[in-house]
Amino acid sequence: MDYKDLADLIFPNAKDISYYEEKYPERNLEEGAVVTRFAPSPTGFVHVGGLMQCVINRQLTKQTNGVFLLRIEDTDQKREIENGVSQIVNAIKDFGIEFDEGMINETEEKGSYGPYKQSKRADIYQAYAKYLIEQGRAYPCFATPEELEEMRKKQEAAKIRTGYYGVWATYRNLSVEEAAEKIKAGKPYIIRFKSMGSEEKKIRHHDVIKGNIDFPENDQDIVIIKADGLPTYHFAHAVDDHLMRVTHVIRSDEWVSSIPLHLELFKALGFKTPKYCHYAPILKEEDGKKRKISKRKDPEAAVSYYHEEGIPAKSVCEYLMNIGNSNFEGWRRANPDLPMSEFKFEINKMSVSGAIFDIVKLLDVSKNVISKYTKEQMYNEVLEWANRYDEELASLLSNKEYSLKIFGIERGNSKPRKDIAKWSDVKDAIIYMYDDKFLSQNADFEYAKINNLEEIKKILSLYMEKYFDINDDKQTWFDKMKDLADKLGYAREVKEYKQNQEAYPGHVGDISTVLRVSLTGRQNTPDLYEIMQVLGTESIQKRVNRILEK
RNA sequence: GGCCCCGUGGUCAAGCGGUUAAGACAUCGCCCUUUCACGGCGGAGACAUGGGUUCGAUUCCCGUCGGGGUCACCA
Repeated sequence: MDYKDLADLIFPNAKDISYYEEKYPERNLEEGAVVTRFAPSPTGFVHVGGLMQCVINRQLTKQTNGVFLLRIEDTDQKREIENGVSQIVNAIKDFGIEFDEGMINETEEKGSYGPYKQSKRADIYQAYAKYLIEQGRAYPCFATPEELEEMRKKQEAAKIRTGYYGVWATYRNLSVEEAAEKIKAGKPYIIRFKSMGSEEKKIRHHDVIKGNIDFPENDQDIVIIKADGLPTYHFAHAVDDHLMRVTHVIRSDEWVSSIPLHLELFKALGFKTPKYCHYAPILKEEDGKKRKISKRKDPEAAVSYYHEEGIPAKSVCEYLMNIGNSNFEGWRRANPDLPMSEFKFEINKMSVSGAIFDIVKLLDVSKNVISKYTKEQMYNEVLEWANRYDEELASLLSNKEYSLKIFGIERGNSKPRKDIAKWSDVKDAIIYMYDDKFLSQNADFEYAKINNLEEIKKILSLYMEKYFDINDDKQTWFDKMKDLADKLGYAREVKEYKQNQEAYPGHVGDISTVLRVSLTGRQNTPDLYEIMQVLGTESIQKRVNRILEK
């Protein structure tokens, strides 16, 4: 009896690996094309780090005419939730990212390198496991969890490395006959890789992002096929990324310590190793310490958070691109109007140390992104968001024509406003422009310097009587404000007032503040002339009359 | 604890043997024909630390300290 017989005994129905090698041939892509993948568990949850990976992968594969695929790693049933795949696909789609290949929902997929769900690939893994057994590079292990636990305790007591390796790998030296006998007797087992590495020997690996890294060779006989017949991550990674002809494995750096193992697996399987790109995860600062941004503790870890807050997808993508490649920011300043897809992403420029997630910076990026929107884009996106998350805002926006006028205030010029960072800011920023909201609330406004009601009334009534005309152009309107100030004994210029404060009770700015507060209820607003143009005569009169009638 | 990685202002970061050590966000001040926002100008603020190597180290080497990752039939 030899390895071949043992392999046949364990996997009698597995196909020869040449079948799969032919079924999934090298891709016919142009030189330099990157094939990469996003490979989440079907938990339905997408982490910002995962989104960043998608943003980067999408950019990279687009600019090299490569392939970006979605593979679902569902070899651990505990991680699975209902509709998990669809939720992931949709969450990523919310950010404008779609996959070239892979799962599109729980059951359907596209592309010819599938199945793209690992639980549907059991036969493939078994074929390769069988191959390894035939080669004498894998073997059945009959160790019970109790035996393993006992082994670990001994190792800890002896203060030596834990794990299944060397002399501790009791079942690796079982003869083929002994192993066959146990199998026939029905003893439960799993399949382990037989490592030929040595802890004494060093290997050097070149990571695209991290550069050269030295480690000891792998010598662990890790499990490759679990009791449920499904592969472990390590084995699935090797088989899938090879068969899907992935060129770049871009993943979080929590995997770097597995590199020696993966390298040995690829070698034993006769696979060409992909380029490894290990990026640092997004961090969070807490009590002066850094830690990975956490699904449990940090709401901003979930991609859905940004969607709910109404931070535009484009803003989030630009921010993540910025974390991914710090030279993106410089490029963006130099090319403010180019689409992000024009930016040449370079993997090797990714940071080796983790960045603390900076929501303030993200919001700043977002303000810039939003400031470039046209009023129509603005309206459409805000409405879409409001329909989902803010009923009151949605009802305000039902008057499209009027809403567009509001969104047009100080927009589209060379110095657009940058006061909106997210859609959840919008309602507060525009609500006073709607008469039914504004007039139904009390008018106990907080005025500034001029806060005497009689004086306020005097200013307003004179203004409405002698100066107000909705058809005035901005300069005329402005001059009239000065005339009004003059007439009431205030300085027509601020400078004039500052030079001679005793001579005046205030200046034109104080007068216009009275009008501003009366019309909007606020001391700080966008350009008052534009606001009045949008409001129109009737609304202005109503608003002023409320104050005059007090 | 073993192994691996990282350590430039509050944050993100250029620089990689000789620089007045960029830039962005945040912060502070001034200016910007009336607020706010924008914009402009300016300020404060950093090479973790100790040894080497070198004519010269933020840049190279070693130690220390600090931070992170990983050591599952989870991914």
